[in-house]
Amino acid sequence: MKVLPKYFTAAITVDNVIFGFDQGDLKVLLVKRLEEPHLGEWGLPGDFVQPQENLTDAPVRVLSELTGLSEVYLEQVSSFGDVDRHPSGRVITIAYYSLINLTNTRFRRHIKQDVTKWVNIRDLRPLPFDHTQIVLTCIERLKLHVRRKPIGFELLPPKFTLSELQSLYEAVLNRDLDKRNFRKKIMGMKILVDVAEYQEGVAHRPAKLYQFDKEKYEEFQSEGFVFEI
Amino acid sequence: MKVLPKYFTAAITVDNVIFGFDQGDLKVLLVKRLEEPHLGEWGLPGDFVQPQENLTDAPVRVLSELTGLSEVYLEQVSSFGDVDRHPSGRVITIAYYSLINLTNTRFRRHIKQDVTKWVNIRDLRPLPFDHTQIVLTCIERLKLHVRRKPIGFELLPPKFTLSELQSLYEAVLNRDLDKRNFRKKIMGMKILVDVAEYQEGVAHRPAKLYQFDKEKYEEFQSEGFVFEI
DNA sequence: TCAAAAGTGTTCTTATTACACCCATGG
DNA sequence: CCATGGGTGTAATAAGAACACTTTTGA
Repeated sequence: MKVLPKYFTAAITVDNVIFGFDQGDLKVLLVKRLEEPHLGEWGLPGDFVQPQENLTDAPVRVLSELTGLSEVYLEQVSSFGDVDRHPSGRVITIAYYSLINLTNTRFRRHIKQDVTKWVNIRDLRPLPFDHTQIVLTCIERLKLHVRRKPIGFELLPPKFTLSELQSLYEAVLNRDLDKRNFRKKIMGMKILVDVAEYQEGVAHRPAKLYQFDKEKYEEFQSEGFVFEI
Repeated sequence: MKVLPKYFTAAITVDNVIFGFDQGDLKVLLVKRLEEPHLGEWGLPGDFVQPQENLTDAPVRVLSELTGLSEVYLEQVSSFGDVDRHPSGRVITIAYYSLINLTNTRFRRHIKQDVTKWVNIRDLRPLPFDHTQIVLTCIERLKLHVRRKPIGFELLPPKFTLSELQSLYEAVLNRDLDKRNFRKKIMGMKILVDVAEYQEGVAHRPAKLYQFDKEKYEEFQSEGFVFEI
C-alpha cells in the first residue's frame, strides 16, 4: 500500500472513567480542565496516546500520573469517533474504566484535591465533549462485568466486611440485595478468607473482616468455576 | 489547548469480522489483500476511516461495499493499537463484528468469489497484522452476546428450523446442547412464530419453519424480559 | 423397509427467592 | 437500656439437567 498522507492526520486519546466506592456510593473521578477547549470545566481524565506508546499503555500512564497508583484494574470499553467530537481536529478516543480503592494512602497523598473531584454517578451533570456518553457506557459495562468477575473487591480496602461488599454491589447494580442470600452466595464460593479481625469503634456489633483470596479464585477458575452474582 | 501537530499523525482503520453460518459451521469472511503490506494474503476486510466519516459509519460502509448488504447487525468490540502493528505508520484499528445470512441472494450476487473466502473458525491459520487476535477477541465477544441477545437469528435465513437454530448455538458456543431442553427454552420465550410451513425435499420427516418475531421480543423486553440461553 | 432427522414429557437435582429474630457494641 | 447494624437457617418455588421412543419422509 502506498502511504496515503491524508489518512495520517488523526489524533488518538484515551479517556479514563475511574470508579471509586465511598460510603455506599459509586463515584467517578473528574478533573478540572486546564486547557481549551472547555477550560475550567470538569471532565474525564485523559490524554493523547503518545507517538511511541502502545495503546494499552496510555490509560496506565494517565492513571499513574493522576493517582500515583500502578497495578490498577483497567478495562477497555469502547471507542468514540464522531467527526466533530473535538474542535481541534479529528480525535478518536478510546474509553477505559478503572477501579480503585480510594482509602489507599498512596492515592490519598498523591491526588490533587483542587483539580479533582469525586462525583456520585447519580449526580452527574453534563460533561464536555461526549464524556457523558462515555461515562454512561462505562457504567453499563461495569454492571455487566461486576456480576461475572471478582472485580468488586478492587473498589474496597484489602480487608472489608460483608456488608460493605453487599453495599458495593447494590450501588453498582442499582438495586437492593437480600442480606442472607448474598452472604450465602459469596461465602459458598470459598474465595474469601476470614482474617479473624473485627471492625473497631462502631456503635454496634463489630463485623468480621474478610480478604479476597485471588490464588484460590484462580485455582477454582482453572477447574471450571465461574464467578457469578 | 494549543493544537499540537505531533499528535495529529495517526491513521484510524476499522476491521470487520463478518460471521456466517453454513452447514453447522461458524465461518469468518476473509478477503485477499490487493495492496502491500501482506499483498496477496488473506486478511480481515477493513479500511481507513475517512476524514469526514464518523467512526460508526466506517464499518457499515466496508460491509456494504464488500457484501452489498445494509441494515446488518454490527457490534463494536475492541481497539488495537500497538505502535508497530502497521509498517506504514501509527495505525489504530477498531474491530467490529457483524452477522450475516449467507443464503441472502443479494449478498450471493454481490460478493466476489475470487477475492473472498469463508473460513471455518476452527480452521483459522495465522493472519496478517494482529488480525488473528482480532478474530479471537470477536469470537469471544460473540459467545457472550449470543446468549443474552436474540442475535443468532441474524445468521439464519428468515425462516429456519429449530434444529438449524440449535446447531447455530452449538457452533458458536462450541458445545452440544440437549435437543428437548433447547426447544423448551426457546419455545418458552414465545418470540418465534410458527409460519405453518415445512422443509421440503429432505429425506426425513420435514421440520417446521419458524420466524423470529422482533416486535414481540421488543414488547417482552420492555416488560423486563431478558433473552438468555 | 431402511436411514435420517423431527418431535415430544417426566423426573431429579440444583439454584433462587422470601422471610424474622437474636447478638454485640457504643453512646 | 437503647439504637444500630451483624449475623444466621429453612421452606417454597423455579430453573436446569438428564434421558428414549415414536413419527414422517425420501430413497
